Amino acid sequence: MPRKPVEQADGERRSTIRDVAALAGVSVATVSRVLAGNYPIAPPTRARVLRAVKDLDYVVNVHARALAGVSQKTVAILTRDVTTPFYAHVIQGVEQQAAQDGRLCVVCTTGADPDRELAYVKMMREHGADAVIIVGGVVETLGYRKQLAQYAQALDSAGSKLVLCGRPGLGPDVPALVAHYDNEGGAYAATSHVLSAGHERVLFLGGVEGFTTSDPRVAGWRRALRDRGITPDKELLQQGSFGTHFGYERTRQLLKRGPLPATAIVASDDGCAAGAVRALREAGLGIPEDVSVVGYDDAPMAAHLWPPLTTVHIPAEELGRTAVRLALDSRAQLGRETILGTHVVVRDSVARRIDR
Amino acid sequence: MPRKPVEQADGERRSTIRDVAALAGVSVATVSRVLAGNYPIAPPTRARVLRAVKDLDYVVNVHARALAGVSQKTVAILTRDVTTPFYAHVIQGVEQQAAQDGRLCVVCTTGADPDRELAYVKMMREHGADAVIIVGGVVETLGYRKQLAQYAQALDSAGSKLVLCGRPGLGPDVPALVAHYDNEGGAYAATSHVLSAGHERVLFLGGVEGFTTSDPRVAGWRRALRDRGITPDKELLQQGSFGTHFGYERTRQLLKRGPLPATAIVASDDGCAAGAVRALREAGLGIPEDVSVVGYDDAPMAAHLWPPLTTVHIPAEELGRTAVRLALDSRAQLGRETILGTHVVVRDSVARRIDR
DNA sequence: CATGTTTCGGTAACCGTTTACTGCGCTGAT
DNA sequence: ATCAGCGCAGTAAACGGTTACCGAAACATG
Repeated sequence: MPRKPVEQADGERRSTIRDVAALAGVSVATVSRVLAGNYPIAPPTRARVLRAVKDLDYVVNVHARALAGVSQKTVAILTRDVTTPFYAHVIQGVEQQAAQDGRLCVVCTTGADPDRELAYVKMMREHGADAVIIVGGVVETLGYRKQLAQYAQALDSAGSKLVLCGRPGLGPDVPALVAHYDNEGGAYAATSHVLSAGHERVLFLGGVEGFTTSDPRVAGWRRALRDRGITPDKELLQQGSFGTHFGYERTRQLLKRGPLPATAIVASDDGCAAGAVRALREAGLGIPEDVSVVGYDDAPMAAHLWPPLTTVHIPAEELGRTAVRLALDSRAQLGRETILGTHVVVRDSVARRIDR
Repeated sequence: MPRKPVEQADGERRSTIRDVAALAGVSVATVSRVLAGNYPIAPPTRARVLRAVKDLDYVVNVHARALAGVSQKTVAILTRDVTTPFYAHVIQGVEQQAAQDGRLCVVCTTGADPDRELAYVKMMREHGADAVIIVGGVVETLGYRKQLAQYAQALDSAGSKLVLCGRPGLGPDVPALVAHYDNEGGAYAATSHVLSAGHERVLFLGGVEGFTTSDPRVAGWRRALRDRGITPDKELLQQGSFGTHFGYERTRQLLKRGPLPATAIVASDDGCAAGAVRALREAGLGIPEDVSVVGYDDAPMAAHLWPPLTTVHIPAEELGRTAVRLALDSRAQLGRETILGTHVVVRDSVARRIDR
């Protein structure tokens, strides 16, 4: 006599489909069918079942249901963190689209730690999630690409989809979906915007070399300059990191060395731009009278900076929604990239440069 | 002969514990025990099993595991949205603490819609989540309190915990945990801070009457004034909404009617403060020379405003972490409130008032 | 050598659903 | 009266694990 029924210590055992069946005087099959609503049931029977369900406050057990073959309906999103506005917006999009499709959204923060990422991918395989979405930039080493390819394989063979979101894909032989945005184009447009305002010395501030998010931005900046016949001097490319801290410190250093070698700054991100603005202002420079600044991301704070920051809008929420749609669309092509547009949102941090 | 084994159309069937057992030449019990690691297994046997697991790329099926009685390990967090910085930080805290305890974190956004909230609570019951955390302020009608009490009952009898986070509890007879912060105290401290700087006419801007988050703030402002023997005039309490839009518009209205009836503003939230700052500046007023402003929340943007905004810090991430700890701590008292401290973070938006 | 103790591993019931197949009672046609 | 057909509802296998209980072999002891 194996396995004696375990006594539920705290609280009464939650009621099962069998309890409902007993109370309603029908079989479990009937209860299941009433609840699923995909099978003809005589109205009086249906009513009795529904009544019993209500009386017992019955809810199905999703685990049992999943085990019996009804797929689980979960999407997972892995990001470095959730407080960075860009991630928060992507998560929001994912959650909303997932909810619309009746799915639960589990969020996993990795802190950019590959081990935690790996652990989460494994957990999601155990859960049989129908999609796992990995968001955000990284410096993509060969080892990491291999890692991703492995995830893709593993998830694919388990019937789950891997979606790479806000980062480039891995080529057609890796079974992953890709939802990306026009990163290079955004930087090109932003740079063109300040060039059109008459600036000629435009500095690119921030980002780290090799990073999947900043490299295309640098490329866009470079292309915009070249298109106007301007050579992107080495001293005009100031990389190192993202965020306010870097923007502030690097700008201060630059200022300490002498007058700024540029009349405008294109920043790798809004935080970086905010840091630069602060440093410039502390040095007595006016924005945008003396120096024009444009950011990237269109984080909510950008609009509240003083002056309100001209920046590049990334459709983050839409990106999240797209990722889920892609995962759930059986016609979606593995290996192809879906690319969303970006655009410059003009506010007050860029001024027309009259003289040269 | 009921139910013929369903043919897996796409991809090979994922391997089960039985496959592993067969390959390793042992019984399923042995495999399970090796994986659980809670039972003595002879090293050679263990090695064979592990080898088979690796070869087949086996992962357990959590649904089967859950069904067999091992609890599911999930916490859910319900918020209005995820992009509001306060919520994002709470979510972050929840996720981190949950991860530390080996739990998955599912986030559900309700858009402040009671129906969606209800639906999510039901879903989480189906999942057997070990905790559901509801975060954020509301105007708490009687009906809604009743609703919450029902959730609490339902979840409790299913063995899950309900945690109310960043909002007051429902009294000792409702089986819910409460993780809150010292809302009134924060407002009291903020108001005291500007009073100590010599201001006497201090306006409270923002919030909506009856809201669980703003009411205590108004109360704190009122108490601080009274403690200094100042009567909180009616015209000094300007409520209506939260956020930049309200802050901006209401301040403009006030300014249009004549000189501001105060030399300092305590805002219901940082967004509101930012809006007020903008309106004041547009009217030619200097911050803090002409008007001092303090916010509430300590959102990341507060530090980047110009001038950097003095505000009240809410330990949002810690709040999330506390909520999870409370839920998982069997000794936690239902009905008792755990209250985290708030404090004023002094930046540059409050100036000493010399003359009177 | 007989017997008591461990140590390790197998057997099979059970968790709560879903659903293929079967069967019962009626109705209406022949 | 007989029987095909239909509308409903029941039976029970299967999903993939966990674990209580049992038993065999290995070892220690008298």
